[in-house]
Amino acid sequence: MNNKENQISASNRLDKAVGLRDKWCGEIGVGDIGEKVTICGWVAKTREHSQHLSFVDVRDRSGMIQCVIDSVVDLHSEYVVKVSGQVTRRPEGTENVELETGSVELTSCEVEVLNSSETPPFSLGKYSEADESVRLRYRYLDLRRSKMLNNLQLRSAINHCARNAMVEQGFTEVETPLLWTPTPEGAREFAVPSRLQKGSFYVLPQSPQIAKQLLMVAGVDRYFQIARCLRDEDLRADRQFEFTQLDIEASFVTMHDILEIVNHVIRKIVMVVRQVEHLAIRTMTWKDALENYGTDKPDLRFGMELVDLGEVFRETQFRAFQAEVVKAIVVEDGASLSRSRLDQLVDRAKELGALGLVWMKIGSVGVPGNSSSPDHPNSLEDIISIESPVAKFLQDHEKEQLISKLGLSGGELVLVVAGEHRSTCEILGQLRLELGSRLANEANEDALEFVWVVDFPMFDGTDEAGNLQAAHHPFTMPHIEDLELLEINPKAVRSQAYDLVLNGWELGSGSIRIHSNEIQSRVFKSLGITQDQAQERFGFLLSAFRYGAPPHGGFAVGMDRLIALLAREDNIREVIAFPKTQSGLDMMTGAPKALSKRNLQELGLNVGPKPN
RNA sequence: GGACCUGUGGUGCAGCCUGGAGUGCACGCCGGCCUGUCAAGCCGGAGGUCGCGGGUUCAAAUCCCGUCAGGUCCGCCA
Repeated sequence: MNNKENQISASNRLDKAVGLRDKWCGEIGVGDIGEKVTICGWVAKTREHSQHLSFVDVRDRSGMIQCVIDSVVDLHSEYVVKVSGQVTRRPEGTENVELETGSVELTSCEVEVLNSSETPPFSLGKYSEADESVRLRYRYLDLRRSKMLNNLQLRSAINHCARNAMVEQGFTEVETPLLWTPTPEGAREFAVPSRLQKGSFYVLPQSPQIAKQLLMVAGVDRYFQIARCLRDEDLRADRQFEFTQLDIEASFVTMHDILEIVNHVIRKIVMVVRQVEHLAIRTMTWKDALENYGTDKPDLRFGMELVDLGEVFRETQFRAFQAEVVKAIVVEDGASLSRSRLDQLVDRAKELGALGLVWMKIGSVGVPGNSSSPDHPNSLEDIISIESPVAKFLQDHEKEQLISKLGLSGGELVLVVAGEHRSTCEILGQLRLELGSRLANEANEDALEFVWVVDFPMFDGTDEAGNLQAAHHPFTMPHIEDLELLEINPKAVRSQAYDLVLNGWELGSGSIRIHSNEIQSRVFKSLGITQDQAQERFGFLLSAFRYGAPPHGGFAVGMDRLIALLAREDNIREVIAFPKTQSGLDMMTGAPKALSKRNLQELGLNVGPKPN
């Protein structure tokens, strides 16, 4: 992983006085030649040549410097040392271009061992990769690796940048409670037993959503917070129990304003960590995203868009294509895929819920009237050759239209799925990702394709009781022009909700909120929430809204994901100091753990036997 | 709740399909040699409950069942 550009320089700070030392290891260069300097750090590597010559690499968070020792040394990996020595240009031919400080070294060294170290359980060098569970058990050592320290420094720089960008835009940072009240919608919450009110619980907030809306009622007008959010849901590569959001809410704004506010922050961050001057941030509707990419979080680093073949097969005799929609993706040069790979793709499509997957290998595509064989002028086989299990069911004109609609020139693989609209798009979208991820990485590993997805549907699916569910959350404002559909055709109502997507990762979401009690009641009604239920669940919010709630809306940026992508990591654990495993365990501390009887008693808890 | 992959000296792996002595590689560690290395080199050495439990078998790292742990994904994440 190339972290060079992400490395936040340790210089440019006010703290030139750095305690026991007067230089950072990684910042010693030719400009210091002749100086006598003192550094502190860990022994990264010793190379003992003889009793008269040893090389000791000393590392701190800024980098590494080679120290030349011309006597016997008793230094081992990860010993903590203070070294005073003369910065010297390395002898001709011994420079190390791999090392930032590779043209100099410290000579005439005086070494003080500040602390010894046991042999670490795994090597902290850049060429070794320990299993993640071992790394997590010894996280304090794992974090000592330069890649991880760089990630932490990158994270700090991004947070700093985000804070500045928000303050610049007139936002006030407000902290909100971690001990909050249950809000029965949404993610599963972590409960915290109350000692003073035995039998009652606080919950940890899944986000500061309601608190920030109350701040708008209060007149804060522009709020932000780098907030910890907690959700007791299953973990993933891009999901931890606790994660960090740049949480934003503003009053008297439109969706457009919110997008611009967030764009400003994103552009600042990308400018600082990637030196990108004019970052393009696109916008597309949810409908277009689904239609063309089969997902609400499109990865725009590569094409391979979904193509509608409805017109081509409008009157087809082929049963499987007599469906609500017929869509396809084209895999360039995919005609060379093996039969077993194609079978895998078919299986994968079925796994994703498709009735089937039709593949077509496109052979030659000639030009009509250009036949080289005068005996068989322009027979279709001369012009187009399609190898497919279903080729015999397709009419000639269907094949011709297919070729022109998809712009085929030969050598491609076409994958066709037919069925119900939404699922067909999503299945092809998934196949597109799986077949295209290689393209995405090859294209440009530094690519940052930000896109706003807007005009989400207001409702999405139903709960067990058959009630509609809010796609975003129940305080999301419907599109004004769709308001009248709320009672007639709720599924067609678009909301003023929007997601920010980066390279196919959902970076966050937001919406304009409902500030009118009248509209809120109608939305609750659509969701099957009665007045009484609403009062019970969100009573304090509804009360607040009776005292002059301003129009408002907001957004939250998932910082872990943003930082991971900017650090070129495909896992957010790599940018979190102390993450948990997929089963929610902390390998280092052993948490979660049983509490003592006394603790439990104090909390008024009665824990039954461990379930099997 | 479900699917798949993984678990072998301190670390990373091979061995497993097709059962036959803990058999191998690399790194690290310990000792020795070595005056310009930098993932140093050379020589020697130590280090193992093959995750755990059960089963099949004359015999299990290897086959079967269960279980624990790690990972990826589906469900879940308003």
